[in-house]
Amino acid sequence: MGKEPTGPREQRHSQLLRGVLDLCLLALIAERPRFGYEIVEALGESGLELVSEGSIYPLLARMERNGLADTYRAPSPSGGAPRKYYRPTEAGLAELEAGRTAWLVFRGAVDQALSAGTPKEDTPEEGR
Amino acid sequence: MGKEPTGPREQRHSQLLRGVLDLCLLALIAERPRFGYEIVEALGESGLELVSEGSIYPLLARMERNGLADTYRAPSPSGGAPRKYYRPTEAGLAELEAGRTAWLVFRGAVDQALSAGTPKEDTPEEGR
DNA sequence: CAGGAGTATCTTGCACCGCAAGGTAATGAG
DNA sequence: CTCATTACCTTGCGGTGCAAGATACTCCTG
Repeated sequence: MGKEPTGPREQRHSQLLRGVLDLCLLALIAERPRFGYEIVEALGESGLELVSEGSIYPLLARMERNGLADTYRAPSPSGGAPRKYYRPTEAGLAELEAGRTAWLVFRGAVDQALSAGTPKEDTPEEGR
Repeated sequence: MGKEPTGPREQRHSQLLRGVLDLCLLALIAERPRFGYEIVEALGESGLELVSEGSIYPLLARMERNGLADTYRAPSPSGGAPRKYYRPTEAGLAELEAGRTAWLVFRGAVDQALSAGTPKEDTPEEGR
């Protein structure tokens, strides 16, 4: 077994996350205040299982530094280090809204680009 | 004249393209052989207008180096430098297929993650 | 008390890649 | 020749996901 430091498959996943991971975090903490450890699990349930702590803690810190989120501490009820809960600021909510729109536009563009060169396709109307 | 080198809005776009741009190129050259200059325009028609030559020429070269695409030269019929046409190899087609699947999975995961914390939404189903 | 396990946060350094900016080359018109 | 157009290529910067490792708090066991 060659020791492959991040194979080519999961590498694509890392690249795909760029530009969207911060929005996912904002959406999650907009639903309700959450702490880092919890967010990793929540992302896993959405299908983003490969996201690890090394990614989100720096990202959360950056969002706080940029005024997109603020935090408060609370003791852990399950025993352990105190939790640091994040919740979006007004600027964070605005960024989330803008980001959602950007994502929808981008998603449509990629879908269309990837539909080029498909072996069997009906190429439906586009004039509507 | 505020010289703003890439504002925050188009910056997100750049990050979003990562992990997907190569697939878009593969899809375009899988449809038919194309040359770089043409690809920029084709991407623009898909809604990815911000993709510039500085992005795709290095990317095309990388794909050729990695055995995902091969090339041939042909003179330009409209007067100008000779064109370099790209077309996918077998490995490139396989990569494209794998990438399309990865994109669909990722797209669904992000959609689900972003649907968290939406202000007003019906949340159609979701297990009762 | 000491030690270990589980929970949770934070930091460092690397590697990847899109892109602005600038350069090269070929062709045809004036 | 010079200019315009078409087309390709290269350099350097900058943002960011992530593996790996360090830190800290709490509870349990002996």
